[in-house]
Amino acid sequence: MPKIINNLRSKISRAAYQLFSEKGYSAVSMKIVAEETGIAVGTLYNYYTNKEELFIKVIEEKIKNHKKIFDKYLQKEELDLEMFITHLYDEINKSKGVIDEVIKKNINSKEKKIVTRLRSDLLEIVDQILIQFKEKKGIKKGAKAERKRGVYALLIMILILDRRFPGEREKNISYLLKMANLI
Amino acid sequence: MPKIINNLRSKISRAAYQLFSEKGYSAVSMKIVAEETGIAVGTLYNYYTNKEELFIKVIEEKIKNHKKIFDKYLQKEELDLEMFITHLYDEINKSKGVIDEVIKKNINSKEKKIVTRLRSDLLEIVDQILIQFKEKKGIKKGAKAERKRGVYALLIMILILDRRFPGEREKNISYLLKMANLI
Amino acid sequence: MPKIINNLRSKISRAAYQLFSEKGYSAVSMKIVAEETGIAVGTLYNYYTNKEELFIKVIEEKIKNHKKIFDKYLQKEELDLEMFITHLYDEINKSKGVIDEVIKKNINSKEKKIVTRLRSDLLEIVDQILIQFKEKKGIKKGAKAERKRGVYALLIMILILDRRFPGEREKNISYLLKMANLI
Amino acid sequence: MPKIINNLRSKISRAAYQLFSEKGYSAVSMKIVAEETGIAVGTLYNYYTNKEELFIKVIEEKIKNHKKIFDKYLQKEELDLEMFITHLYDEINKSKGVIDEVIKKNINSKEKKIVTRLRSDLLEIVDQILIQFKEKKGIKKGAKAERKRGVYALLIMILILDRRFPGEREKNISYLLKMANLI
DNA sequence: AATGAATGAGGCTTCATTCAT
DNA sequence: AATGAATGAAGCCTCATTCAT
Repeated sequence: MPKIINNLRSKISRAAYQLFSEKGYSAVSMKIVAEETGIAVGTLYNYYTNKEELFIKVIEEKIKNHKKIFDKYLQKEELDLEMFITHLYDEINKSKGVIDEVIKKNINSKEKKIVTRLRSDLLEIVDQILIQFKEKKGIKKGAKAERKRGVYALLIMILILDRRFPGEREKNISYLLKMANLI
Repeated sequence: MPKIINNLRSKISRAAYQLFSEKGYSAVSMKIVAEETGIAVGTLYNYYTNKEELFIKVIEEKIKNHKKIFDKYLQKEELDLEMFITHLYDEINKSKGVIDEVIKKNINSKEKKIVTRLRSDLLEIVDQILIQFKEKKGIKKGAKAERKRGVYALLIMILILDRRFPGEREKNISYLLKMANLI
Repeated sequence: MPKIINNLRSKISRAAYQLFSEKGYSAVSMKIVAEETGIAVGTLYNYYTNKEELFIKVIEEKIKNHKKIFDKYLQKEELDLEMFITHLYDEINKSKGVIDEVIKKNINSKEKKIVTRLRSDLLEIVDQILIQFKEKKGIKKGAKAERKRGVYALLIMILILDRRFPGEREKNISYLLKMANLI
Repeated sequence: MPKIINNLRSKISRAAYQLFSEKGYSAVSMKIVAEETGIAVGTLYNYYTNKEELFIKVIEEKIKNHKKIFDKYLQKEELDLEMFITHLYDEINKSKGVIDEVIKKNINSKEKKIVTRLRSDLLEIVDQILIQFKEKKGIKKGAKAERKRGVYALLIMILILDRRFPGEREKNISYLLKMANLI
């Protein structure tokens, strides 16, 4: 007794994202995703080939989203570092759980490549924003490789601090600002 | 045809630790742990109530071990920050896989408490070492809460950088030194 | 956006027959049949109650078709045994995959009866043709039951030899001729 | 609550063989095999890697068995063709259902090779017995390829006739004798 | 105390079938 | 009459755990 459901793909995506964030890849069953979405298990497979694809697509979407948001900063005249970091902090923490999984390696190599590329895109954008900021302040930019490490550390630390010290948003951001200045 | 085995508990612990480090909690089966230890699956259950307890106990031991090692720094006359960070880096990276799992939360709350306590112990010790170092240099120590955040960030970043930039130990350490100075 | 399709029933039948022949009953999904026919899955169920009925009806049609073709031999003045066997060989091998399934018994008893009847029809016709041939040659016909066995063996062997020795049509036919003479 | 079971491997094999014979590969579920054996599903997997291996091993065993039995005929002084065909008939019909599957192609290529080899072995042996028989009677043996076709036809027909005319063992055998003489 | 075969719940996935549009 | 998304039972397989030996 099928019922037509609107925007099911995005409903599934939302539920899956939520669950993966909370529990991590292997602790989430397709059954749970289906239940949380309010559909039958089989229906999931009309939208995603398998569990892994579901996971990858969920991440893909999230990171694309981040990228889009931060791209806007590159066009801005004024750039306030604190405001940017704050924004970064809030945005990234919307998807914290999923990103955990990206850091982990229990994804097979084909998917890993996709994830790696997505991550690179995101790092690149943050790097460019920070460079632009330094140029405005007249600060010399460091070596590319070192910046990369610094940006990476910054993004990861956003996730980690928010999880570990969830009630201390301001203090976390203030620490992250110091980290941003190391770059 | 049972065989008596000495120090079986520590043998299991070693094998399990190795495996959890490499593959993560859910990718390790009790069968593999038994095989790697060279015993039967049933025997595992004479030493650990279940898989989760095995995991927790393994972590417990490792962190206790770290603690012991770093405790020695507190008695030392001379304290070279770079040397300490280097040591920290190498020690922690020996158990990176396991610690990943600790960061994740797919452990139930009872066990989580234990892990939390263990982690606090480790943080505490590193904090004290850093304080001691600052005192020797005549630098004023910051607020407890802020130090805690910094130390935590430092430890996590050790794991993360080593995984992401595995061939760049020196550069990683050099970045971590800068982070340590933020504390 | 429904579209009206002419002769859909026969289009489905053709596609299904092709697929069942190639892959066998259980390896063919209703989805594939629909795709191959160029229609939606649901439409299949407007023409056939379920998968099993589709299968049965497809066979039914094929065997009827054989029957029709061989019926013509009964009216012929001249009858060359070799030519007949050759024709039989080629005709039957067009539907080999489906007939495999008929030989197997994973069909429930109701359908089995239908298939049995269809098969009997076909056997009957070949029997009559062979009798007619013998009469012309002045050879005495054997007992009904024995002829039945022989004809059955002949038909089955056509399928089997063509599959096992697919490149050896002439030699297969020559062997089958010998079998036909046993009848 | 495990209970130790003796000769479980052969018990599984027997049950599986029976079921595959009756229903064919895809209509037999691992659950049914387990139930019929009187064990849990998981236990099956302690003895066979997967369903396909179970199937292959069951066949393997049966054909090996046939081979062993017929090997004895090669040493015999006296050889009565009728007796041999009768024996062949009875032996082969013990495993009829499974052999069906060997004829079908729904096995992947790796396993198919094994099955093909096993079948060749069996054909070879029957061929040699028939040659030996002919030599004793002073009959010239035909070309290898033609004998192969004839022996294959003989074996298949044993299966087919017994299934189609199950109550007519003697008449089936008598027909098969005629087929054997064609070789 | 050690063994490892047996257990069975639970995970992923497929697919015949239904029915709102 | 046609559509195809939704359904959910059922299949294969894994693995933590138990317990007779």
